[in-house]
Amino acid sequence: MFGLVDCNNFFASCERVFRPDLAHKPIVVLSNNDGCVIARSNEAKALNIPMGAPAYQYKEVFDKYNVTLFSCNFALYGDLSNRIMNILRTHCFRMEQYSIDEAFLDFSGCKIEGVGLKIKTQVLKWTGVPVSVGFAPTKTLAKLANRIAKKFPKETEGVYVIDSQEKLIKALKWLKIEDVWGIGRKSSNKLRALNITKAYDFTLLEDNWIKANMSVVGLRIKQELLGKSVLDFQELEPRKNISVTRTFDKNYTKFEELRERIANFAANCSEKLRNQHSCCHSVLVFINTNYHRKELDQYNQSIIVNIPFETNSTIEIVHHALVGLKRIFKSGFEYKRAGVILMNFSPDTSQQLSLFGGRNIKHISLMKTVDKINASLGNQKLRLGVQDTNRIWKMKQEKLSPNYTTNIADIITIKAKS
DNA sequence: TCTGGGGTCCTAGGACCC
DNA sequence: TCTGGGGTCCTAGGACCC
Repeated sequence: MFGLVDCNNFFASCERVFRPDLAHKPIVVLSNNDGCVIARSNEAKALNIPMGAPAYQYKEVFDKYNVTLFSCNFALYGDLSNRIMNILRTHCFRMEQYSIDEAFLDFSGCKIEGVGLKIKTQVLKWTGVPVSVGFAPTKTLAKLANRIAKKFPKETEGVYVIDSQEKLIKALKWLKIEDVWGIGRKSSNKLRALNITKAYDFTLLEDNWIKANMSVVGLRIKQELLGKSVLDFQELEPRKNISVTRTFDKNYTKFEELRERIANFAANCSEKLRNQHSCCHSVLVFINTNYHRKELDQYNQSIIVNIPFETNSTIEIVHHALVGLKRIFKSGFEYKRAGVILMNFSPDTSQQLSLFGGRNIKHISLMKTVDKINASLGNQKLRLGVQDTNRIWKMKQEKLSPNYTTNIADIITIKAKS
């Protein structure tokens, strides 16, 4: 049996942990620069505020129904996520953290009676975050069971098990095709055109058709839906790409402005890269104008710069990112978005020597020291001069909540009455 | 005025090898 | 008129996830 534990409306629930006055009230969490809606409480969903909605288009709804807005606070969500994952780990002998707010738990050969409710109760009591639990013989069905638990909290108490043929058929006939894990918009549109509207209909399709139209990915989904497990637990492996990309709060026109941002993105990437003990061989830089503003001149360009050696030095990676930026930058455009992606990784223990001069070995210890100092004195205390020493930009975060659990200054004060 | 960010996997086709 | 057969590796783009 696979278990899937998934937090309900995770970001919104995190904000509510320290704001009990907001229980049963509509909450919305916004993306960077307070741009889009990225999480909603059930009450906000009931107001038909869609996922990804631009905040400015829903201002009236927010005002009218007294929706509480939050700027995204990833320090808070990350910390609560860690706490929840630590709890989940104690309930099974193997676990795969699938995202910031959900995990697959291995219950093969175990009794699961009462386990779901126990997990749910404990996580809520210890962290304040509500979760739903699904059990089933495959990962895809565990996702489905979880969805049922979430959709019918009263009937299921937030826990649902698919453990019989009757329950399986019933669930498959209930699940809409576009809600099947692994079937996205493109495929579900195609399937709906053929009058395949439920997961059950999909399981009746011929393998040949699925293979031709949806490749082996589609075939796997069919197997999984029928109860044959083909997706196993995945080991935690280092990332194969690391990126930092941003939409800006305003347009940039000058090379120097973009240089500062790109240098910063590349530096942040490098730090993440060292964190997972990798080196990279290539860095991709892209710059975009605002595609929502069709009346403006558009220019979108990216470039991959291959570094002739492998490195995780901020100095070397920033240098090559800026070489790339210089090549693709064109003046006369208003830039709204840009980013840096590191690719082509190898472990930082191996050393491929270069025929024509390799990485600067001195940087290895230098970066170690920089990381150490930044870890103790706060992020980005030590930076390159080309980074934003003057900080020309500021992220719009008007509704940012305190870092209740990660900053000693933000711990809440409780007044007790006798 | 305003419009998110960070990932993975698969496939087809090109370029190359003997 | 007619033009082999069996491989590998790499990349761009598509589709999907949270």
